[in-house]
Amino acid sequence: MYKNHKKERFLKFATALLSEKGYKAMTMRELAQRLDCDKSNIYNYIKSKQELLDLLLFDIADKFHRGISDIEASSYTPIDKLKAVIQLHVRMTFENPDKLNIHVNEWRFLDEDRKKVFLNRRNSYEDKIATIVHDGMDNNSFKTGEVQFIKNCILSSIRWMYSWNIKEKKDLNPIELEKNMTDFILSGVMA
Amino acid sequence: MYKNHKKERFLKFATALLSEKGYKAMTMRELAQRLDCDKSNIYNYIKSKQELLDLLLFDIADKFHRGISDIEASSYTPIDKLKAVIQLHVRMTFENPDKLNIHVNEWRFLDEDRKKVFLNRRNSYEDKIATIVHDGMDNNSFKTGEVQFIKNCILSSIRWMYSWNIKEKKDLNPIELEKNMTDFILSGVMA
DNA sequence: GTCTATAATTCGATAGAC
DNA sequence: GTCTATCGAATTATAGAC
Repeated sequence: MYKNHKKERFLKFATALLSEKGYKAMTMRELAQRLDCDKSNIYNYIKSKQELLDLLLFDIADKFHRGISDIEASSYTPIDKLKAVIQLHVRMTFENPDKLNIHVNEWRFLDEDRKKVFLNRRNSYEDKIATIVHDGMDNNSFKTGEVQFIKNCILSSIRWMYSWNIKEKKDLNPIELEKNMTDFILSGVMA
Repeated sequence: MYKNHKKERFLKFATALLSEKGYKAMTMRELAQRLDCDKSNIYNYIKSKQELLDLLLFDIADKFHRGISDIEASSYTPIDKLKAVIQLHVRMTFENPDKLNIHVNEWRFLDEDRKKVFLNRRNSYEDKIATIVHDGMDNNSFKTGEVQFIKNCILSSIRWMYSWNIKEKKDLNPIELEKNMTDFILSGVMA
């Protein structure tokens, strides 16, 4: 378990640096500096910089996939399914905003083959949300409109919470954020 | 004017490539390939890669600054000011989604001094939107709530339209998009 | 696992001829 | 303005000793 502890420490620092700099600007040299070891030691934990990116990206993608699958399989109404999606994003953002930053912005640096796999999964995720929107319109709980457009509005609202510097606001707790975000998406800003 | 025509062609290709690859991954070599000239020719138009980034970023920032200043100085109600902000973003996104992608994602690669200037302007922009939200709550046209949170929700909804591949949807026109976006932000998705 | 040393590429930018 | 040629710096990754 000693090795796993070291690898977890490595992944923690790698996630933070990758989020801070972006894939291309992050260097193995700087990562080694933060780990307080030589650059060559990094290759004890990972085969290449590309493999590190791949590992982190699909780790997060898998969590989203499991989350949305559970929601899809539930007997919730469309509105409650949408609320569960919002909850999923808020909780993952609170857990680690850096991971969500990476998930949103760094996938384009994957090798061509893996990028295709990643985008297929992301499209599958978005399709499941579109289905929720569609079903909600069908049973008149959502306003009728263009499904893809509403799906994009919802995703934009929840996808970029990582950039809100949530951790710096100590008075903000995830439950309160979840409530406010749900209220915004369901009923907007107007009184 | 011949030189300006060439420089404009250069800026057009540079904007597209910078948006596609990101600052660090964009190379002067590839830009030269797309321009069908040698790498060294690029330096006829620009002093350095950093200067190119600076030029493009502050060009867009200035447009947003002028837009929000006009809205701020108007006699519109808070709701109409918010609608005008949404209109500003929709129109600029339609005009050139690549420029908005750069504006949102590439500023972190500015040199330290210029990055500070950029972030000050962006904060000033966001403060003006927060003021609109605050005034709207004051006169009971907006629901009361945490101003910064609502400001972030609004900005998330409109800031990432560049990633919706708007240009590929020929049936979508900016006026229709503006109407739908306004409806989402003002009153949400619920029936 | 840790280090030193270095190979092999790639990049931004410049010099200088035409 | 265009090109050829090239410099100097930075990068990922590996070899091999301890």
